[in-house]
Amino acid sequence: MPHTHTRHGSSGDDLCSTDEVKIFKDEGDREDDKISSENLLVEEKSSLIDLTESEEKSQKVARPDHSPVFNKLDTHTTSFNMGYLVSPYSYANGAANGLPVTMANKIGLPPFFCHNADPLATPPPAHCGIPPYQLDPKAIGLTRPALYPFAAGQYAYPMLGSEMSQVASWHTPSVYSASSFRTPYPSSLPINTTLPSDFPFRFSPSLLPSVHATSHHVLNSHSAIVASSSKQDCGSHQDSTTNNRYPRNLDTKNTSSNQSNDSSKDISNDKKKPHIKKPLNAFMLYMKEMRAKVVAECTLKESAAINQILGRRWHALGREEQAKYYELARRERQLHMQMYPDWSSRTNASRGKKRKRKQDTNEGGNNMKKCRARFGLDQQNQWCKPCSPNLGTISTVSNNNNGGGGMSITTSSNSSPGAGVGVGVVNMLAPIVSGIVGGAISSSSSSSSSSTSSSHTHVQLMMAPNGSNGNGSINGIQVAACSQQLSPQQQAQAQAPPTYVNL
DNA sequence: TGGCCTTTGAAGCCC
DNA sequence: GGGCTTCAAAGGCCA
Repeated sequence: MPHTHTRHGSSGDDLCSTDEVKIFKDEGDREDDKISSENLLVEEKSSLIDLTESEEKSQKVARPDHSPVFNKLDTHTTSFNMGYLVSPYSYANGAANGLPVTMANKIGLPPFFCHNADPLATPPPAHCGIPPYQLDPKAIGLTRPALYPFAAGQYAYPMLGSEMSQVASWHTPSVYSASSFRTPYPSSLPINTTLPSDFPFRFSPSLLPSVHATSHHVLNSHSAIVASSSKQDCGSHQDSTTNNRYPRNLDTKNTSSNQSNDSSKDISNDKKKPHIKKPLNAFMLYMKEMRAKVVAECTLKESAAINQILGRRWHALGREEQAKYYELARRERQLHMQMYPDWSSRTNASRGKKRKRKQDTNEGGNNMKKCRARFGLDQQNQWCKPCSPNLGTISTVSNNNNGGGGMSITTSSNSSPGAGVGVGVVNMLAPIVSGIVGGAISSSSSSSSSSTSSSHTHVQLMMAPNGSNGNGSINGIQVAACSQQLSPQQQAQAQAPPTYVNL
């Protein structure tokens, strides 16, 4: 049994380890009150995991018989050390009780969660449709690394605040409110860390491995198994639409035994040997559940961008909500372990064909992290250190009532010469603001431009308390920007100067 | 066609 | 034990 790792911050990238949000006073104490994962200390996150893991261990101690899965699943509850009493789970598949999403997929339940019967009635957050996700980097001159222009550690949602929500509702036909999106589950409901009483029946005996019954069906249906062909990813794609993450007619145990009988078949069988996927971790479960929402709300399809959003939403999740996913993940691991006791992640790690990870750190990797390192961004507030003083202000972002229905942005800058909020910056901001308030940008800006060669632009929007004046304009969106002249050394390092838009 | 991108977490390996 | 690496999902993008 693999031991439990309680390490956090997998990347080990110190540059992003301090995922701090620049909280502006204007946003008030709401941020202080909000319990988000950003506020979770490493120890707290560890406790979330450790709690579930410790319970897992305690359950195993209490259960000497580990044979069939459905016999291992307690039908009585044991209290979770977080004070929860009953299962809070409404799973993505709509199931009422604790069936991990990927496990649910295998029994044909809908893959995604709806808060209620009418998905359209489910209010997404006010930031839904914020155009950073819609920015066309080609159109606005962003380099590809800036396609998803979030500086790590900058989470759009806390910064937007209720005022932005008001702005969004003011200008968009959305009937959504910001409150319920991030609460797919009633956060006040307690968590039952034990598998719910009906859980074994979701994995009916015919679906579960047993010493008495063949595991064929189980293995066939378990989401962790995919054909080991090179198109395993395609299998995943198929699974996404067919809930068929677990291919049929695959039985690892049978395959293994057959292989042991005939070495000549080993090679061919190895090729056919099903690939048992890793159990999904908490964040993966969260992504699987929330992806469709983000796609629907932001009209995004590119997973890289969606994952950035989801990553920030994950950080914005409350401790309790995250705990649910940690618990789900723990169940996934537990079930996975029970179904494939001999499986090790090392097996998958040695698949060979996988991507050649960029060992030389000059290529690939987290571009934003690299860029932040490259330009020495301030770790605490995410500003380029030389840029922090360059704070300009969008004085007005207003609707054009000239029939075009567009908007205009007027900026001012109190920054040093050459470091103002340039036209390019405003052009870049325009669709962002447009997305915040809805509508289209028809014109923009008045402020001075600055050279973009050998420079980078670092922009951050801040929402003032009174974001909308009710007349279709927004005042007080502050913009900090600069066009920093790079040193020769920086120029050498930065072939494609990045652009950041922090929302 | 297959790897990359992008996120977080889990787990294995190496020193 | 710390650091590093890979893999989970996902779909557009690109060489």
